Order: sequence, then structure tokens, then C-alpha cells
Amino acid sequence: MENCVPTHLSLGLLLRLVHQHWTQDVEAALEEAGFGDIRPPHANVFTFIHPEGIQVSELTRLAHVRKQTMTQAVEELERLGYVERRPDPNDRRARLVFLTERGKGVRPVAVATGRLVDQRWSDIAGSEEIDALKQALQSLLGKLRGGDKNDGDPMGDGGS
Amino acid sequence: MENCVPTHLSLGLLLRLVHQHWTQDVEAALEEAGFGDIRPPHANVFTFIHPEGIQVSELTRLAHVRKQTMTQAVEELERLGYVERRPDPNDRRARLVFLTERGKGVRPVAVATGRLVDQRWSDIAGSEEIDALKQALQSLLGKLRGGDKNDGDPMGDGGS
DNA sequence: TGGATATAGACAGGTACCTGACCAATATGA
DNA sequence: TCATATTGGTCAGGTACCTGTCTATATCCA
Repeated sequence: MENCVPTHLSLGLLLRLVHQHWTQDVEAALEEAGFGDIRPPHANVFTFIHPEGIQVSELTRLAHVRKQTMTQAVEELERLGYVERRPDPNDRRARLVFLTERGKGVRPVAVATGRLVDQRWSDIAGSEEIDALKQALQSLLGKLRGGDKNDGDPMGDGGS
Repeated sequence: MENCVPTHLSLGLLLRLVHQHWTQDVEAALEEAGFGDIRPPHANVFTFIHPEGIQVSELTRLAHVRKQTMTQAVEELERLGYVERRPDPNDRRARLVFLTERGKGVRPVAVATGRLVDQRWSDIAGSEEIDALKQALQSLLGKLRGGDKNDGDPMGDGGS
């Protein structure tokens, strides 16, 4: 009796709960991979950073989080030695974020983590179902915002 | 060009973004209904409370949030005069949460808010799509937890 | 060329979740 | 019946988001 999944929970609740699962799973996967010091929000940085350096503002746009949030992630990664910030030669207001040598080593793992969780969920629930869910969410999102500029995100996030 | 919704965002990112939309929409709907002092997490209380009184612990179970979170919501609603807490005659550790007269008046509106947002989203994206999404999330959730006790939630949440 | 506006980033502060430690009352069971 | 969980609730503290304000630089255009 006790494991019927009976009536409909609200959409808000469902979204929150599934999202929580995702975050936890990403965190666990990072831990497992031996990078306990990298946490979900950091994945956003690893996902979108590139060798030419990138501004924090650009990162916020790509990851859809606020400046404060992204700044904090970058600062933490800087403290951990994965990235460094240097002045932007083309804009004296800005600083560019670069991977350090250490960061370059970790990036593939950090980026792969999201995919890994995707994979696990596909194993559990069927990859078609997961794909359909993604599609549905994406389509919904597109409709909710009248038409938002979007951006790739090969896998990204992991974060939130 | 700028409104293509091109490649696939990660599931985590999608979940976060859609959830954010939901929360904002619920908040806006409450505001619109003239209850700007009621905020999304409070909806959990209004959804699950009943005339016989309910323990905070029971509320946390139903809404799937932690004690601290629910306690805070209840305290706020108490301060606003929507609920009151009285000792549980059957358990001297516990206190029961009851709606005040004021709370009884607001409850239907607070509960309806979630449905309202559901309705709006159905208008925008098609009710079939929304229903399918709910179903998919629920099914996924059921699979992620080996098999969890569930609970109704006629509409609930609103909150997160 | 100079004034309005937009942008990069820092800073201050709030919210809705979370965890873990703790106390008091209750239920369990040898 | 008394030690041992378990549970209801509080307290302290952390995280990942959010908002708004502010300064310095950049951009745009009249």
C-alpha cells in the first residue's frame, strides 16, 4: 500500500522535487569522481568557459543566474585554484576568467558529470522518457517567455 | 534570429528555469488577488491544513520541505494572523496549527492560486502538454525514489 | 564633443530551501 | 519498568538563488 504514487502533486512541487534530485545526484557524481570541492554551481563555469577567457557577465547570461551568484562561483573556483581572473584588455571595466592548468585538467570531468546523471536517469526511467521530458520543458519554457534569446548549453548547469 | 530556442539545455537548468517561472507566476497571482503578504511557501500551509488542526511535522511530510522551512512559514502566517498554534491535547510535545477566522477567509483564494497558474500555463502551452509534463515528472520521481510514500496534493505547493 | 544611457562588476541584504545538534515527550520492548 | 529508540519542535548555521544600489567605464547619438 505504502508506495502507491497516487494523485497528482502540483506542478510546482514536482518541479522542485525533481530538481532537488538532480542537484543531489550531480553533487554525488562529483564527489564520486573525486572532486568533492567542486559543487553544482561551479559546473556552470566549467561548462561555458573557453580558452580566450570569458567575462562573468557573459557567464551569467549563459547559465541564467544573477551576477552575484556567478561571481561567487568564480571566486570559489579561483580560491580553489581552478580559474584565474585577468583584466580584459578590451574593456577596462571587465575581467576575464581563464582556466588554470589545474582547471584544464578538471574541466572534462566536471562537464561530463551532468551527462553522467542524464545517463543514470535514462537507465532508470528510459532515455525516451528523459528526452521527452527535456523537450517538454524546453518547449514550455519557450512559450512562457514570449520568445527569449536562448543559448546553447551542451549539457551544462549541473548547477541549480 | 534571436528567438530561436535552439539546442538542448541541460535537464537541471531546464528544471530550475521552469520552476522559477512557476514561483514567479504564483507570486504574481497572489499579488493580483490582493494577498501580497502571502507568499509561495505559505501556500503549502493553506493547502494541507484542516479544521482538526495539524502538526508542523505532518505539514513537512505533506509538502516535502524540512521542519525549519515549514516552521518559518507557519510562524509568518501566525504573525500575519492567518493561523494560530495551540497545544496538541494528545501529544504534549506537539502543537497543532489551526486557521483563524481570517485564515479561513483566505484559504480558498490561496489554494486556488496554484490552479490558476496551472490554467494559465495550459492556456499558453496546451493543457495536454501540461498534463503530460506533470505525468512525466511524477513518474520520474516515482522511479528515482525506489518507491516513496506519496500524498495527495490537490493543487498545493505554489511554493517552490 | 558632450550628455544620456547601458554595461561590468562590487557591495549589501533577503528568501527558501538545506544540514546537523539538541531537548523533551513519547513509543518500544527485553 | 527501565534503557533505548523515535518523534515533535527549536536553535544555529550554510547554500544557491534572488533584489536593489552604486561606481567606473563604454557606447550612442544629437
